[in-house]
Amino acid sequence: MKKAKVPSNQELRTRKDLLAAASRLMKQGRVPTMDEVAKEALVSRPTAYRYFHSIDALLNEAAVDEAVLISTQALDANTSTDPEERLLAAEAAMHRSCYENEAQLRVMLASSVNRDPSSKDVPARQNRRLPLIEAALAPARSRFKMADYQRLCAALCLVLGTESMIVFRDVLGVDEPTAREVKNWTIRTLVRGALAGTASET
Amino acid sequence: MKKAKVPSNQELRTRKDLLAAASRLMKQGRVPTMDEVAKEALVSRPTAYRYFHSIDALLNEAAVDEAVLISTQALDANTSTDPEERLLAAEAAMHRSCYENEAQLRVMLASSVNRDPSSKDVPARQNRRLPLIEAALAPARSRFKMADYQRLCAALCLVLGTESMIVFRDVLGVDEPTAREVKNWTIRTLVRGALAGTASET
DNA sequence: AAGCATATGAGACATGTGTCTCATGTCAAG
DNA sequence: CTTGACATGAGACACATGTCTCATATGCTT
Repeated sequence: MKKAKVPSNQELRTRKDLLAAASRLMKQGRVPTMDEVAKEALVSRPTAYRYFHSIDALLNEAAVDEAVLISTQALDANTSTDPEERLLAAEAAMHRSCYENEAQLRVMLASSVNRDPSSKDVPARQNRRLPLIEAALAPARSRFKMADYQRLCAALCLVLGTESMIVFRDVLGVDEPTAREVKNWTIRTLVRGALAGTASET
Repeated sequence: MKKAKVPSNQELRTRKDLLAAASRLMKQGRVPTMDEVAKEALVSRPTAYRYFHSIDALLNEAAVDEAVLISTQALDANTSTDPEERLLAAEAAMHRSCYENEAQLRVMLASSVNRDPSSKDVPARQNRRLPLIEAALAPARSRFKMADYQRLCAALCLVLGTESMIVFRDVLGVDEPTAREVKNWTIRTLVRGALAGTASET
């Protein structure tokens, strides 16, 4: 049993201030110091560390905090039931969000990637894309066989997130429109393949 | 014109010793300090910094140094001309290489991801996968239309490298066999889609 | 209003990074 | 053998991270 320790209003405010300060500083493109964030939040450095065990944890959470919203909004507005169309809408939203917050997402990715297996505070990697994908696929859910559906979701996760941006930029060095075009083609091809359900034989 | 500064034998030896020391320490799973690497290489810390502008640059290069080889070997041994079969062989080699050197590759990815746009030393991200993919596709090259071929190559780059491992592990939390299965399905589906060449219309 | 729990600040500490200076060593050519 | 170029080592520096201790101040309860 864990002691349920309810955070006081003051604590919530301080936490929020730190995240806001970090976001504000990250928007300037740089990667702020814990000192800088604390100062920006009108808080002392030890206090900042009381709320976030590491600068990475703070920046990580701030980045996520920034880039949340989007997502399912794009789907709520979309009344189609065609999985391709809905996925492309989701991809468009995700794509925008990724490229607009590239600096923050890079920080987050870097800090989550090199964690020791003996990690602790950083709250694991959270997953915005799978719910998004599932929401996009929901109206057509019954058209897929179970195994095909799960494979498709996993495969789409390779295409939809921050990592694909990294590959396009750092590995392939291609520009944004090209990246979008490749992602769209990939999404369409995978959906059609999963609907056909024929590619699972060796 | 750059002054061509030929490195002396001594310099080459020192550089090699540093990389070897870094590899040795990284093999123990931890992420070594510049001090540790220097000590392991029987060299002073300032000297280590004379060869690598940052600890990341050193670890990065050491990791790459480690995980090279593989690749096209897997294809040389494969006499098939079927693009699917050849790609699956390439994927198998790449997959093994990635998961065996996971710790080093994570370090490399982290250091290459959070570089400032104003970066310098880290020699950009090098690309092992595209040549591999092109080698796998070579015998069937003429069966693809140009645009389809390029899209396919880019899409496969999303599936084949370190980043997919990160997604499978950190985002989806799936085990290695599942990851392989998803990747194989994805590869097959994309190749068939590219051969059919029908998915590019909206 | 008084009192107590606790969130905070001030400041020091240990460690790692990256840079600098200056002295010493080593190697090769004269 | 001697000289000079150059790779190296010793040590200090400025700065960032993350953790302490201890004193203060804030906020909530009686």
